Amino acid sequence: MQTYELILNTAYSLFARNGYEKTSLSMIAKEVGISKPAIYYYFSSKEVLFYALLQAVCDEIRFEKFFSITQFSATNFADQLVQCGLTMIQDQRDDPNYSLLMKEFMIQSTRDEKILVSVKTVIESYLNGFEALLQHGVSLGVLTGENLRVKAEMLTLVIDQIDNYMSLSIGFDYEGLWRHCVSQTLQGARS
Amino acid sequence: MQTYELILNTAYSLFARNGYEKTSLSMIAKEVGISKPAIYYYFSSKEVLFYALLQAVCDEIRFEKFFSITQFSATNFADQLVQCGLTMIQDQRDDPNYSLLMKEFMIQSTRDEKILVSVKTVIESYLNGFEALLQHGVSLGVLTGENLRVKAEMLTLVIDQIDNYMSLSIGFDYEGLWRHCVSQTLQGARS
DNA sequence: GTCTATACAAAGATAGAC
DNA sequence: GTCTATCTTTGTATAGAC
Repeated sequence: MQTYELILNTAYSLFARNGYEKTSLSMIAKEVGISKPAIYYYFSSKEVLFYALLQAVCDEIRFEKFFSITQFSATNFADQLVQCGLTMIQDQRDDPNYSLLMKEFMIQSTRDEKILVSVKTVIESYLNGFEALLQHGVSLGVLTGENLRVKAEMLTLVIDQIDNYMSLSIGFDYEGLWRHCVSQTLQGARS
Repeated sequence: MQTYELILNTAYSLFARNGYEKTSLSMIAKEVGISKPAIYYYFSSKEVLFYALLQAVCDEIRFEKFFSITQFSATNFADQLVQCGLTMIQDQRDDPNYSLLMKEFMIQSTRDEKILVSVKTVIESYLNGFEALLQHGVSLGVLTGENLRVKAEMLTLVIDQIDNYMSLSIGFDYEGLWRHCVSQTLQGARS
């Protein structure tokens, strides 16, 4: 593997585990097996390294990665929505660094406009994705067109928070929560 | 005001705005108007100061502070639930440092067992509080007894995440979200 | 209870050799 | 592309005077 990617991968897990501030370039350099100044050859500062990581992660978790609108039909809509969500939850469970790093981005975004923009973009991709998906559901006749925006906001908020709570090992019934949320969203449909 | 409280109050807003690591004791001392070593007279370390703050904040946001079960009757149940939630949301909007600091605790809790316990205790106070409240609602006949636990988890998760998103200025319709969430929770009740 | 002065460690970053 | 050596800053924390 190239040094560049090695640095990124190492930074990925170190930032996730220790947080941005508590991860020093020395630590990263040591784990990669190079010297500290070598990092500066690839990244002009610690901040720039962090941004690069942010972009890579945001790219990996876009809405379309988990929810593919073309797979949703009138007969499988609810199941498909549940299933895609569960896959997403499972993915995050498999790589806890994901959620930890995302949390780290969230907290840094309150102090860094550039990070905030990236985080917001991800959240909006979910909001708009869910809204489009529900709109598709309306045209399929699996739900009414009421409160679509709020419903999309709810799905976004819930799937995101499930992720957060999981990484804190809060003992909620995550699968049950998601199923419940989906069924409530689609409820009161059908004639 | 006593120096002790002055330090706590100053630390409160500085930790909230800059985060734990980026807030130095020098900054706190300067803002309070004392010297750095003076802080050590009251708090044996920066960590201890942070713990003290954590306890104070957790105490201020317990479930009972916002939701008083005795005020819920058969006729006002839904309205009351909506109203208490909105009050909570408004409270957090009035003091953004609240949410920011809570976020800070959340992130630190992934690396510090002591903090994790406090954070979990707060979340559980909401989970158990909502469950008891819904149980009360069942005996009042305003909702069925199905899925009480999941419903309580949902209310907890949603009100918490509303708070998070608000502090990031994500443009969701927070009042609408909470109303929708409450109405879905109580839906399918009544005969 | 609060100060000045200081010890000590570690961080981010740069200069310049190889 | 990677190194050694070093600069500069800042942090937490302590000793001891007042």
